[in-house]
Amino acid sequence: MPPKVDQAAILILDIGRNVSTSDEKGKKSFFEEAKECVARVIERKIMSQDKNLLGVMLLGSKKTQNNMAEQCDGAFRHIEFLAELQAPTWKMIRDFPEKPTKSRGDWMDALVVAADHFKNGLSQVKVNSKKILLMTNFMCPTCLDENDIEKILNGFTEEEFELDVIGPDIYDESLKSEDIQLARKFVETTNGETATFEYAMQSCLLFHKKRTVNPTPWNVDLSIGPNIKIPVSSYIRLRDEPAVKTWLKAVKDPVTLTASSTEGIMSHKMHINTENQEVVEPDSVIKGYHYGQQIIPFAECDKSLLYEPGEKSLSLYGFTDASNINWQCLSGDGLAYIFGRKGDNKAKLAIRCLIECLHEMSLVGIVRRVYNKGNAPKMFAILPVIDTNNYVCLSMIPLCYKEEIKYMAFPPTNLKRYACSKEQVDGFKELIKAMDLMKAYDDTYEGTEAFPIAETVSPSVQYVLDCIAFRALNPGKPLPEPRDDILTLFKIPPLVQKRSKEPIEKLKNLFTLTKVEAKTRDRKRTQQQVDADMNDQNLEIKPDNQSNDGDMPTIQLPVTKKSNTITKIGTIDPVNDYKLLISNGTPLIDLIPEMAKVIENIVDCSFDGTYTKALEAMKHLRQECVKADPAPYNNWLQKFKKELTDRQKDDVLSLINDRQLNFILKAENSSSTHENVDSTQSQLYENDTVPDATELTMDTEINDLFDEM
Amino acid sequence: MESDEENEEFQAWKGVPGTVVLINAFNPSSTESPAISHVATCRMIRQHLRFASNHYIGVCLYGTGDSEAASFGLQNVTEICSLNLPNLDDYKKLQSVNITSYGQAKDLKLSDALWHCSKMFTNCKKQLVSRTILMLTRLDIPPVESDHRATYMRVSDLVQSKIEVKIINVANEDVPVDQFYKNFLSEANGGKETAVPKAIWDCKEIENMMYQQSHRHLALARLSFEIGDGLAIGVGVYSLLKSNALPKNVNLHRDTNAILTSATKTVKVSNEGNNSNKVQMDVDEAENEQKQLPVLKSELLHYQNYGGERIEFTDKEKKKLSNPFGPPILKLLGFKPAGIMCKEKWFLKAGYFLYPNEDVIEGSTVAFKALHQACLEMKVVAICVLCTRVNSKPYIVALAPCGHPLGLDVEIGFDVIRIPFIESVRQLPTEDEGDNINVSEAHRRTMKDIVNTLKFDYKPEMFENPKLQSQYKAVEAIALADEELEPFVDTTKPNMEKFQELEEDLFDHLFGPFGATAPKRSGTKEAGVSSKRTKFDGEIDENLLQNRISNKKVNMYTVEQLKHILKWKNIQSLPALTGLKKNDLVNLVYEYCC
DNA sequence: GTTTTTAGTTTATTGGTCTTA
DNA sequence: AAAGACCAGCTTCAACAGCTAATAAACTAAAAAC
Repeated sequence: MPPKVDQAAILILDIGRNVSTSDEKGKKSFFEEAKECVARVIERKIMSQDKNLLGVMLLGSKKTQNNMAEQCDGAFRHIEFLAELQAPTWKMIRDFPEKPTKSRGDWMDALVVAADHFKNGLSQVKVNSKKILLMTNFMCPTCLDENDIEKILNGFTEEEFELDVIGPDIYDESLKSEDIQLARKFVETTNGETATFEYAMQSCLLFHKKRTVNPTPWNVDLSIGPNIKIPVSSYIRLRDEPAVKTWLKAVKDPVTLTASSTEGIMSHKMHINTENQEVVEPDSVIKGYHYGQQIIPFAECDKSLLYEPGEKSLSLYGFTDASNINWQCLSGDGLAYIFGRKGDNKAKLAIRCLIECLHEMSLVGIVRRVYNKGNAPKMFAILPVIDTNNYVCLSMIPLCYKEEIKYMAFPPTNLKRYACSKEQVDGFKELIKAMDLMKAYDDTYEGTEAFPIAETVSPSVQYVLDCIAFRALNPGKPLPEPRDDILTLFKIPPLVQKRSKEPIEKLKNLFTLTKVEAKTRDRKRTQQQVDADMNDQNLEIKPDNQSNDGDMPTIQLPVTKKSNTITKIGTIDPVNDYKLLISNGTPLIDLIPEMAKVIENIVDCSFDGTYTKALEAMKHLRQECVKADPAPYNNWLQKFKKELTDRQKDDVLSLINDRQLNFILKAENSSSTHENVDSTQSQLYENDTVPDATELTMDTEINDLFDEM
Repeated sequence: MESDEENEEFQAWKGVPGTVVLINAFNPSSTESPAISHVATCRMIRQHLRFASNHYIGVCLYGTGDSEAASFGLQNVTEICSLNLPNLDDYKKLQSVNITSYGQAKDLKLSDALWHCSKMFTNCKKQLVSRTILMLTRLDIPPVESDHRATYMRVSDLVQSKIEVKIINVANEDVPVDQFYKNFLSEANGGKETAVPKAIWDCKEIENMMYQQSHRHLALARLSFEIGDGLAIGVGVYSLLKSNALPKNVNLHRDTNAILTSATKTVKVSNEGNNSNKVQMDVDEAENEQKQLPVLKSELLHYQNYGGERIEFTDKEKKKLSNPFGPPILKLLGFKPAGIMCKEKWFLKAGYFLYPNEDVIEGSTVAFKALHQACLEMKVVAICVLCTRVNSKPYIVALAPCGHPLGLDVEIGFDVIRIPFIESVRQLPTEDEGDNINVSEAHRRTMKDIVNTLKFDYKPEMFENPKLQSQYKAVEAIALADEELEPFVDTTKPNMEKFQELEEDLFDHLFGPFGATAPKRSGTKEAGVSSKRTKFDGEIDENLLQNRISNKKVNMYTVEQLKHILKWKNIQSLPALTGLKKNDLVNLVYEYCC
C-alpha cells in the first residue's frame, strides 16, 4: 500500500478586488476576515500534528500559476497555487499576501484547478477524504456555463470531493445571487459544510486540537476459568497525556539567539561511590535493596522466590456488587474499553451478553491483567458501559493493591463542638439549588450545562499550544498571557454567579468562620512569598526601572540628568521626554507623530510581554489628544491597530482595550468622529464584553474630567 | 516560652520522626492484649525495615515485674529496643521476646513509664522532628489510684514539651473504658474534647494503625475552599493511596557493595570544530571530554517541532508555559447531580480526599459537615477548580460526599474526583455490527449462572502486589536468615474450585467457537481461522500451489505444509526432509513441483 | 533536611513463524 | 509442547536500506510540603 493519509484539503482564498472592501464602515473587509480565518485553519492543522495534507490557493491573484493554466493557455487566470498539497507549514501563513489585489478570479475555475491537483498532483499518496475549503464572497460571478458546471459537479461527486464554503452565509435569503445558489448546490451535493467566519472562528477554530494518537488494540483472551477464553481487544479510552511531545534541547547561539548549529547538548550519567567519591564504571554497578540499615545485593536473592507473573493474560477473578467499588480504591491512570475481538461476532455476542447481565445484576467483574509475559500483574474492575449513542463495552479500571493504601487517620469530626444545625444544612441546600450547573445558561445556548464532562478543553493544554503557535509566527516576541477564551473556562457562569449571591450572603451569617492568625511557623514562608512577589514585580517593571543588566542603570541615570538637552522623544522615558519637549515649546503637531513612532518602536522591541512603557506612553498621548485634538490619535490608532492585527499582536490589542486606550470617543471630545468603540477586532470577543468596554471608556472620560479639574 | 517556640520553629523541618512504642504488659486477667500488641509492633517494625525508613523507633514494656537488671531506680518498665533506626538486631530481639517472662508488676503504674520515654527522647543523639509515644494498652484497667495524679502531670509535661501521646486501644469491642483513660486522653490532647479510640483486636489492623501513627501525617495541600465571595473554609487535600509503593532500591559496587549515587552531567559539545576528524574519534570519550563544556541555563533552548520548524523557547519561557495560572486554590463553581459521575466513563487518575482543616479557619469543620450533609441529601456533587500547589496545573474536580473511605475510621469527607478534559478522551474505532448480535434468553441464563457462581465480596485491601510480596520474602530470606515466615500467597489468583462448577460445555455450545469468523489477515495470506494456530488439514490446493510457484511465493507455506506437499507429490529422488531448513524445502518445491 | 508527589523522561516490547531442546 | 530466536511491512525500475508507532514499565529530576 502506498502511504496513506487521512485527509487532504485545499484552501481557496479569494484575494481579488471583490473582497477588498468591507460591507460596513469600520468592519473588516472580507479579505481581512478570510485571512485571519485561513491563518487559524492552518495553525490548527499544524498544531494537531496529524498526517493530513494541505494546499493553499489564491483566487484573484495578480499572478497566474497553476497546472491547468499551463495546459490551456489563457485560461484559469489569476489563480495561484501558493502551496501545493503538503504537510502544513508556517510558511503558508507567512506567505500570505498583505493586501487584496485589483484582479479578479473565477471561483469555479479555482475548483477545477483544485480538483485537478487532487487527481494529478498527488502521485503516490492514498487519501481517504478530499476537501476543498472555499472562501469567497461570490461577488465575482463565474463565467462558466451551466453545462460545464454540471460536469464539474459530477466530477466532484465521482471523485468524492467535498466542498466547504467558509465566510458568507450562503443560506442568507438576502444574499441569494446565482453564484451563491450554485455554491449551495455544490456544498449540498458533496456533503460539504458551510459556516460564516464568525461561527467558524468562535466555535470550530476557537481552540486547538491536540495531536491525536491512533488507538491500538491490546488483544488478549478474556479467560473465565481454565477453559473459557473469549477473544477481546482493549483500547485506551481515557488518559491524561502531556500537551506536547518530549521537549528537545539545544544550545543558544549567542549571535542569532536561536539554536546553534555547531553545538549540541549531551547528557552523560555516571555512578559515584559514596565512600571514596570515585566514578564507577557501569559494568561494576549492581542492584541492591535497602532492608533497614542493611544492604542486600540483588544477586544474593534466591531467584526461585521471585514472582513469576506468567503469560500475557486477562483472567477473571470473580464478580462483585458494583457498590463495592468506590472512587477511593481506583488507582492508576485512566481507563480502557474492552470490546469483543474485531470481526469475531461470537466473541462480541459473549461480551455483549456479559455486559447486559452485569448491567442487570448491578455487578462488576474483577480481573487480573498481565500486559505482557513476565509483567507484574495488575487488578482491574470491569464495569458494563451501555451508551446507545456511543459504545457498548466493558470499562476496565485499575484497582489499588493493599500496599498502596496509606491507612491515614484524621482528627475526629463527630464531636459536640462540630455539630451542625438543620438551618446550616438548609443554607447549603439553597446554595446547591442556586448553583445548578445543569441550567447555567439561557436556552439560547446549544446546551444549558456548564462544564460538560470530557467536552471542555483543558486551559493549560490550550495555553501551551497557543504559545507554540505564537512563537512560530512571532519569533523573538515575548509570550502572551492566556487568552480570555481560556481564562473563562475556569470561571463561574455569570448566571450561576448571580443566583448564588443571596444564598452565599445567608451562609455567611449562618457560620462563624474565623481566620486563625498566621503562626510563627508561617512567618518565614510568608516572607518568602513576599519576596517572590517582589521578584515578580521587579521582572514586570524591569524595562521601566532598573534592570539586572549592568549597563542599563548607567544609561538610565544620565538620561534623567541630561533631560534638559533632549531634542527627541526616546524609548527610555517617552512620557517625560514628551513633557519636557512640550515645555520647551516643541509644537504638538510635530510631537504627536514622533510619540506614535516611539510607541510603535517600544512595542516592537518589548521584551517584557507587558508593554508597560508603551501603554504608559499611549495613555499620555491619548490624554493629550483628548484635550487638544482627537483626530491624530484616532487616525494613528486606526493604522496601528491594523498593523497589530496583521502581526497577530492580539495581546497588545487586548491590552489597549483593557487599559481604555481605544479611540477617543465623541463623548470625550466632541470633535471626535468615533461614536463608540468599534474596534476592528471586536469579533474576537464575546458580545457581552462590548458593553463592558463602553462602560470602561466612559469611566475614563470621568477620570479625565477629574484630571482636568 | 515564646522564645522556646521560636527556637523550635526555626528548625521545624530538620530531623527525623521519633516514636517510642509503649506496650502495656500488665495482664492480671491473662488477656491476649500484650501478645497481640507485641506481634503488631514486630510487624510495624518489619514494615519500617522493608522501606528502610529513617524513623527512630524504641520499644518499652510497662507493668512488668521487678528485675535485677531493671533500669536504675525505675520500676516496672523494661526497655527492649532503644530509640534507634530500626535494624535487624533489634527486630530479631523484639521478635524473640516473651513478654510474660518479664513478670508482672504488683500494681500498674504509668507515670514512670512515661517518664522513661521522655528520657529516651532526651538521650537520643539524633535531632528529632517529632516525638510520639504510642501506647498499646487496654482501656479497662487503670493504673493504681496513687499513680493517677502523677500520670496526669506527666502527660501534661509531655504535651508541653511537644511529645505527643497516642493510645491504641487493644481490646475486644465491648470492653468498658475506665474514666482514668478518658481524662488521660483529654490531658494528652491539651485539655480539649476528643474521642476515645475505637477498640481493635486484629493485629494487622493494629499494625496498620501503628505504622500510620508513626508516620508523618501529610496533606498534599492545605487550601482555602472558596465557596463564594467572602466565604471560605479551610480544607486539607490528601491522597489516600501511595503513588509509589515500591521500596528503595540502590545501586551498589559489584566488588565492595558500596552504595553508589548517580549524577548526570549535561554538557554542550561542538560538532563542527572537529568535523574533519574521524567519526570514530567522536565516540572516543577522552577526545570528547576536551570539547565538553558546561551548559549554562541561560544558553539552553527547548524546542518542539511543528510545521516543519523548530519552535524554540528559553528555559524561563518553558517554565512559564507550565505555570500560567494563579495560586493554589479550591474554588466552587456549582453543583451537578451525583448520578453523572460514572466511574466507568470518567475515571482518569487516582483521586484525593478532602477533609476540613481548623488550623487556618476556625469553624471550617461545621461548615464542611453542613455542606457534606446538604450534598448527600440533595444527591449532588460539587464542581470545583482545584490547583493543589503553587506551580501545578489547575483542573476541574467533582467533590462527592463519602464516608469511611477504604474502610478507614473516617466519618466523613469528600472524594475529590478529577474530571477529564476533552483532550484526554480518545475516539475509538466502532464496528456497526451491533445489529447482528442478538442475545437470547438462553445466552443470558448461562451467563448469569456463571456470574452468580463466581460472586465474591470485594474489599480494597484484598489484593496484595505479588511481585512486591515475593520480593520482600526473597530479601527477608537473606536478611532474617533463620526466621521462617508465613508462606507467600498470591492473592491475585482466585480459588480455582469455584471455576470447576462452571458449565463450560454449555457455554461453549452457546457462545463458541470463538475466532471462527475472524477476518482474513490479508488477501494473500491464509485466513486466520481460529485463535489457535492453524492446523494443517492435509488437503492441498493444487491451484494455490501452482499460483504460488509462479509468483515465487512458496515460502508462504509453513514447514509442515511444505513437507506435506513434497511427500504428496510422491517424488522419487526426494531426499530425507527431516532437518532441512525452510529455505531448502522451498527450493525443493520449486525444483520438483513445476 | 527528608519525604512525597508528579511531571517528564527513557527503554523495551509489541506479532507471527520457525527452530530447537 | 514450550521457549527463545528472528524477521517482521512499506517503497517499486529493482533491490536496497531505512524508515515506522503505541504502549507499559521503569526511571529520574524537580518541586513542594512539612
